[in-house]
Amino acid sequence: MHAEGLAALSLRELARLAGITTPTVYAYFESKNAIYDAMFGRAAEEFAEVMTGPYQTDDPRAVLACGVRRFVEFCTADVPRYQLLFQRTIRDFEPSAASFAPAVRALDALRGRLKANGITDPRHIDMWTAWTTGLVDQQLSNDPGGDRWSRLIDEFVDMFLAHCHTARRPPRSGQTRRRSS
Amino acid sequence: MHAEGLAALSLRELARLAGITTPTVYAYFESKNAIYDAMFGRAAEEFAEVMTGPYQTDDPRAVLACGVRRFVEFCTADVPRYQLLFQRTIRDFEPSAASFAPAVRALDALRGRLKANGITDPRHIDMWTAWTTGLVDQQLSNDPGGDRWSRLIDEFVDMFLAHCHTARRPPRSGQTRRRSS
DNA sequence: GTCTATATTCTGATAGAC
DNA sequence: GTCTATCAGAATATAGAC
Repeated sequence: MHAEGLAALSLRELARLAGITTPTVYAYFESKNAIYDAMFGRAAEEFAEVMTGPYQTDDPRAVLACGVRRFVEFCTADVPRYQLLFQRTIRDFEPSAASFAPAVRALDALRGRLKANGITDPRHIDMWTAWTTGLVDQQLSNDPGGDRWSRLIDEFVDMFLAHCHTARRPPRSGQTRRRSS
Repeated sequence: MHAEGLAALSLRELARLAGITTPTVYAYFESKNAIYDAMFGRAAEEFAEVMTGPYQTDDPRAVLACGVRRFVEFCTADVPRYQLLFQRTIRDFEPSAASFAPAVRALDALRGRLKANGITDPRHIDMWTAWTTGLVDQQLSNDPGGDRWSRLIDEFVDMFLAHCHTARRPPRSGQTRRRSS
């Protein structure tokens, strides 16, 4: 799959690589999508494990930057895994709730890292995720294997935190600002 | 393709929709990838046309924000077109140089819009494109058809310009003009 | 340009013996 | 669990008549 892409997985080839024959595959999985689901579940576990692991520092800003590094490294380390997990490139495949669960854990952890930096506004969380996913996209399509992204991260984190902190209004009673839930 | 995705295009179905038979398709295109290439070329033309069209204002900042709006609208208006143009989701297909040319025009136009705002640092251009592509990604996967992204654009443009202008070293004569809006 | 007919090769999936 | 054998259908593409 690394060479041919995620959609190039055929049961024949999978069986050949496993040293078995095609029908034997059906002794382990009931359909091709069941295989994708198992792969999705494993990838989601790996993702949650990477993103929620200990961060070696107490500085919230450094944790945030480290999280981006882990995210980009995780995605670029295994492109088919990234496509399966985030790009939904397989037709007629939807991950089961069980396989999807770890991804929710990882998202909660992200919200925690942002909250530790005083960021709870959904708009700001949207801006954050838009940038980090775009960073991966750009990295994969423009410079696979390179590390140009690494130097952008600290600069973006600084810019982002400075913006959020200056935009944050001093707490007042009777806040009339409209918010999007 | 809107219903089934870009990769679901089969020559049988295409011929059926065109009211002809499969071999007749080969009177017009020499292979399936030639069809993709023609689609890519047309999509790239549309893209360049949208992005380089007149902007109704002279304010560089407003032009920049308008460019993002056009980009997101263009991508979300036709998802298969977006996949073909930017996601490279078709195996064994590479656009020809001729089909790709208009996309280069559009990228040059982006660089012009950024330059009008004093932004020429490649790092900052990378940060910009990472965010805009991430915005589209997020929009398509989380909230297709919605307009949540629209409210993020002005905030991001403000944040981005403020950052780039403060990070910029004063050019030779100490002219450190800062815009406020 | 358009057709009928077909070649070739792939796909996911199953029947049934052992 | 594993196999041989096979199904039913999809895919892109071509031959050759008109």
